Amino acid sequence: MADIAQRAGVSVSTVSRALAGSTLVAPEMRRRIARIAGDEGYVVNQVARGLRLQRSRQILIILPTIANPFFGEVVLGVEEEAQSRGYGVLVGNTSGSAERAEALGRNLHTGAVDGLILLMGRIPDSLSALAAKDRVVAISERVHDLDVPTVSIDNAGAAREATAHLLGLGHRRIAHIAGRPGSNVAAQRIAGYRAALAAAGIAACDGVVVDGDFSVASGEAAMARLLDLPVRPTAVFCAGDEMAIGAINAAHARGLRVPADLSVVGFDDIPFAAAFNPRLTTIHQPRREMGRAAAGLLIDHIDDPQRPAPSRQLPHRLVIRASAAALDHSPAARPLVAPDPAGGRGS
Amino acid sequence: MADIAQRAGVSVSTVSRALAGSTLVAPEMRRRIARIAGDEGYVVNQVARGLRLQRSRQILIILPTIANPFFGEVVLGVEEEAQSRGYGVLVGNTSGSAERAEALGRNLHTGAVDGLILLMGRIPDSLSALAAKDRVVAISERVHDLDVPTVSIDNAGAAREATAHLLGLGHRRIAHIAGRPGSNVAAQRIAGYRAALAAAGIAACDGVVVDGDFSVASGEAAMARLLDLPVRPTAVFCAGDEMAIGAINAAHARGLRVPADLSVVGFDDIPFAAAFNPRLTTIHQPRREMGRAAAGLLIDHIDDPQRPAPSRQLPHRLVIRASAAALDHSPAARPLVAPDPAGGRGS
DNA sequence: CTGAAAGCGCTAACAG
DNA sequence: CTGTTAGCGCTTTCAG
Repeated sequence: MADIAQRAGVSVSTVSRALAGSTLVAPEMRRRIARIAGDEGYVVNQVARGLRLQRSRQILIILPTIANPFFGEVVLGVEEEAQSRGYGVLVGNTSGSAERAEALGRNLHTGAVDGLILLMGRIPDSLSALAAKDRVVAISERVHDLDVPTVSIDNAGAAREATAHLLGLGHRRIAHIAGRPGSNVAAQRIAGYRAALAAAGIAACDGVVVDGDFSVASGEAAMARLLDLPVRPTAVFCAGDEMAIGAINAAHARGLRVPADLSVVGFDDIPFAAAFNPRLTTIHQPRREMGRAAAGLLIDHIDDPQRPAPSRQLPHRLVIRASAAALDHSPAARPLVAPDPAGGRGS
Repeated sequence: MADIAQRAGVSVSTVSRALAGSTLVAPEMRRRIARIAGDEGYVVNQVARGLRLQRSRQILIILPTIANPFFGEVVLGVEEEAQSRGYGVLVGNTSGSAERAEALGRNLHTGAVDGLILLMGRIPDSLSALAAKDRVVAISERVHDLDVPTVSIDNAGAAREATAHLLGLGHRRIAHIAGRPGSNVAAQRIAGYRAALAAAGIAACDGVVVDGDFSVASGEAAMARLLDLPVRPTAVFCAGDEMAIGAINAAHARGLRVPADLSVVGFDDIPFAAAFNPRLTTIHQPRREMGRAAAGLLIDHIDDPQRPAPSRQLPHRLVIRASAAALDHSPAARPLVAPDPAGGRGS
């Protein structure tokens, strides 16, 4: 900057002001400085700037793994909002490591970023310890026993709706493949599922909820166990689309057709839900809006610390596609033995 | 830091040294300082540190969109390697905006990050302009007319192999759904496809390659056009798994079965490829290793600028699953009219 | 082994 | 409208 100040024949303050777009510098001078800076390929050093200003105009999204298709769209939403308010967005991946989460969280204190968006239930200890939690907002998963503003949907309500849909289709024996034990959203979805069953006068039958961990493989394994039950469910509500896909694959592996022999409803409406075969009936979460809302809350609060960041609940939507159908009561419709998948025993 | 120096009754220099693990400070003193810092919840300010040191030990991955399933695993690979070498990883999303790409790239000059990994063919102008490109490495897509070290697979070779697989299955009328025009990898895959056809003595028939843009929707649209051809292809090689999925859905929409009526081979082996129905035959890219290799190259070069970062080509692999099968020559096998989709005709 | 002092690149009073 | 100056929080010679 000193260099370009010299070339322009002014002081660094003037250059600094000019480059920051201050009105306190003569328009013509400003243009001249901009031109010289451009020619020299000069760009202002944001870390020095950040050190001086004690703010970076960047926000950091911390998530367990970037490979989860649920997150992509929410990141995009965060970016949309952030960008429109002059903030940049970075994302950090913990890969489940608490240590890495700590390291990422530290970026807040360190001044490298002005705020944090958490897409996971556990907050880095360093954050809660330092009570810097007023520059943190969570999406989807409420932060474990800490009062962090959260943007989410009504998970229990959505689960109730999904289950009610199956009930409305005539199903009575409805299983649930739950999310990772310990996850808040998993618990809420189980609660909604149970509530719907109870409302329909169906006794809570513990055997029919089995835990998964939101992955395709866990859905497959869970479904396999469900299909081994003495009396098989005719429908299953899964706490995530990936598990629903796993469940469908497990059913296919036994020669069952979906939805003819088994109805399945997912949760999230990930990008592949509509492309999968059969197309998944699922609960749509407004991911992009969730990201936008969280960024909005966070930035409001950063720009004006007086302003509290309230939690927000956004509307979800049941998307009816092809993986759940009315229960067929005809005898042929419920083979006790799998129809021939690849040369097995006929029915 | 001054605060904790005072509490420890030493100077800031000593605290700085102690916290950095310098051996020049008495072990006991070091412990004491560490304890006090811990109690106070003090963490060193990385931006000040970065300003002083002129390095951040962070690398930035720039990609068009985080929502692309191809990228997840490569990011994980980058992180594995980076972490083991004491670097942190951040990812920035351009959403196709050149402006945002510029802003992200600027983090390099600005000192916010020590290196860049590009997962896109276009390099921010600010980077090429400032010739800082020796702290940049690309993955998969070679950077447009610039000499940036690149980690990739042999795209043409892989495409040749995929096409040869179809040829080996007896297919002769093989179409290609290509990637986004302008993309290097798309061009290489087209070349490989043509080479395989030529090697089999099949005349290059321009009509059978149609452009997509790597998305499910584009694959669907492309396949629809292909199915409208007077003489329909019996197989299609798609330059990406998402397009393959779209192609399969388009076929299903017309009542065609995959692979019985149409064989399809994809490219990339994204996570859903194995879960899709039918399971996708595709080219596997070693994404995690690609990420690791790129990070290794980059960090080698950052840690020792003398060391050049050579491009590397990693091995791919044809994964044979269920979406491509041997061409059936019996007359019934190639219906001119779609079979009944809902009820299927036995065979 | 420890301290004093300079300075990384920038911005913001404060004075012109 | 522009310049001088102090200082953001840290590290690192250079002297003890």
